Amino acid sequence: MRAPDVTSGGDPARTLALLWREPSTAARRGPQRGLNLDAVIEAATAVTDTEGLTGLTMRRVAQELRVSPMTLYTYVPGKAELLDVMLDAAYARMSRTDTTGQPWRVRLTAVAEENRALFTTHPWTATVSTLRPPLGPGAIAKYEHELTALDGLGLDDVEMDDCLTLLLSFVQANARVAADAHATARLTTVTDEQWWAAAGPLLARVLDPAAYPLASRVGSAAGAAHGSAHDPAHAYEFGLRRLLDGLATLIERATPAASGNS
Amino acid sequence: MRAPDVTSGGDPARTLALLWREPSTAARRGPQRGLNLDAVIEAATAVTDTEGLTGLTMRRVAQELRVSPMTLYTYVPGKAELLDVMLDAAYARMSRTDTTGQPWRVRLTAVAEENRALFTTHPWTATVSTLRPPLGPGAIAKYEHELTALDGLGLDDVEMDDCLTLLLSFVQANARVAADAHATARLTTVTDEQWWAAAGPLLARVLDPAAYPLASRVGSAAGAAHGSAHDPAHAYEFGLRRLLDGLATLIERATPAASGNS
DNA sequence: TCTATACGCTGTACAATGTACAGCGTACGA
DNA sequence: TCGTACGCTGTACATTGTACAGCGTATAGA
Repeated sequence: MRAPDVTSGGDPARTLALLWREPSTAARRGPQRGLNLDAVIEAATAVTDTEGLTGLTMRRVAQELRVSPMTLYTYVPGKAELLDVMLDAAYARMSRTDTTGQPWRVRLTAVAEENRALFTTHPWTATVSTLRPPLGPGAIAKYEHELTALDGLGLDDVEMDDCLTLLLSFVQANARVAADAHATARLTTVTDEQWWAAAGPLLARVLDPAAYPLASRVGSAAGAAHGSAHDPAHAYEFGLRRLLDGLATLIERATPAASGNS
Repeated sequence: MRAPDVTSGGDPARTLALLWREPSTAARRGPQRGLNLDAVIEAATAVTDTEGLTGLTMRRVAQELRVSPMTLYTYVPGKAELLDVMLDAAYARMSRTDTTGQPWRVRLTAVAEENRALFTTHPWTATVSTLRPPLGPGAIAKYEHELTALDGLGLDDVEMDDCLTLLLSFVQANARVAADAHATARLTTVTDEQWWAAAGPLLARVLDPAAYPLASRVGSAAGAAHGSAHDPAHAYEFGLRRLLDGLATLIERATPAASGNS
């Protein structure tokens, strides 16, 4: 199969059974199982945390569990489904701050921070597609928790989903850049700073500042402000502030009373 | 090399020479070249447009050009560099609307639309990392053009870059979802609607609405509103409006006079 | 004009990946 | 007690990027 960075092209029923740990119907015959799904998830997650998504191979996980590669297929239908359950497990383990009664900005900031923490702990979660999210207990609990931060603000159901989608999409896009930086550094041994340090002078030789005045001025100003050309931490602070300002006009129209609404 | 979806781990000098079409220094000896870089770029882009990033293989491009796979390496150092020049060429071909004198919201909306058009024409451009952008003529011209939309609004250089980064990051994140949907459909033959149609009832069986009241209510409301669980077009409209609202508080603080500043 | 050399192009080869398949042995239901 | 379902494994294959060496060509220098 190609490009299994996305939920199974396989049977949704099989995947859901896996996610919700539905016990197999028939009585077990044959040898005892030497492992269980959670052990596989744990090993795979450990590998991917330290070696990145490209380091996640069936052979590598099997080696970690001191088992032959094909053994994994008794616990999981394939690599795509393994990623599904890994992701749901990561969601399940996220910390969920209770911000009831606090102003909505505080509540949404907490949601953003919780996801940011996820992407920091497990950088690979930022780079997998969430087009077809793993519909397991972890993802559902996460969704429920995050929706409560948007509850009681006078938004209708669709708007609640819209706001949450926008917020999470921002945090993920931001984290993806950081994750890419990590992955690239691991694969090429040339760090981002080194790359820009090498490319900068070369670019200056071919780039005519008269032809591209704004690009050269703003580009070098931005490059000087943060160390590199892109500073994810700065972009996060800036973006989150703008985004909350943007949501404010929607939320405070829905609840004219309060910028400090609970 | 693994994961070459990102700019060359190779020599930045070589890549820049390629991007700016620097002529080789020495006099050419030996047979005439049967192709040129632009022909390779064109063929590779055509393949990737129709078959996705996973369809972009050196063998496939070579076949398109009626040439043996290894021949490509006379025109390009490797696949990563090929992607670089493909991306820069796509940037170079983007349409750039002149919106001088128009209100800033119109100008920024035009920038967003131009990028959206790029991601529609070449979906793969939405899924490659822009951590280390191809520093070629296309990318520079694009950057210069987009900065002019933010010029004269009273923002300092770093703020201009911040705003542009945020806007482009939003449009790309949105397009990436659509691109993923396309790619997934091509690889699995089960469309998004079919997948949700299969997963929905199965999920209803394991999901307790009492335990997750908001998730089930809002989830089904959102699912009903758009056809699927995620509607990129709707998310784009919603997100862009919020984002511009968010930038407004920054821009109109910088230029207190005008919400219709030129 | 002759010739050596740089260069375009190609076939072969290798390592890495996911996983299909068949065989071997085990422990439980009958 | 015995047959069978199932856990586990080794082998094998298709697909990828690309290193390497060989072959032939057209030009620079004689």
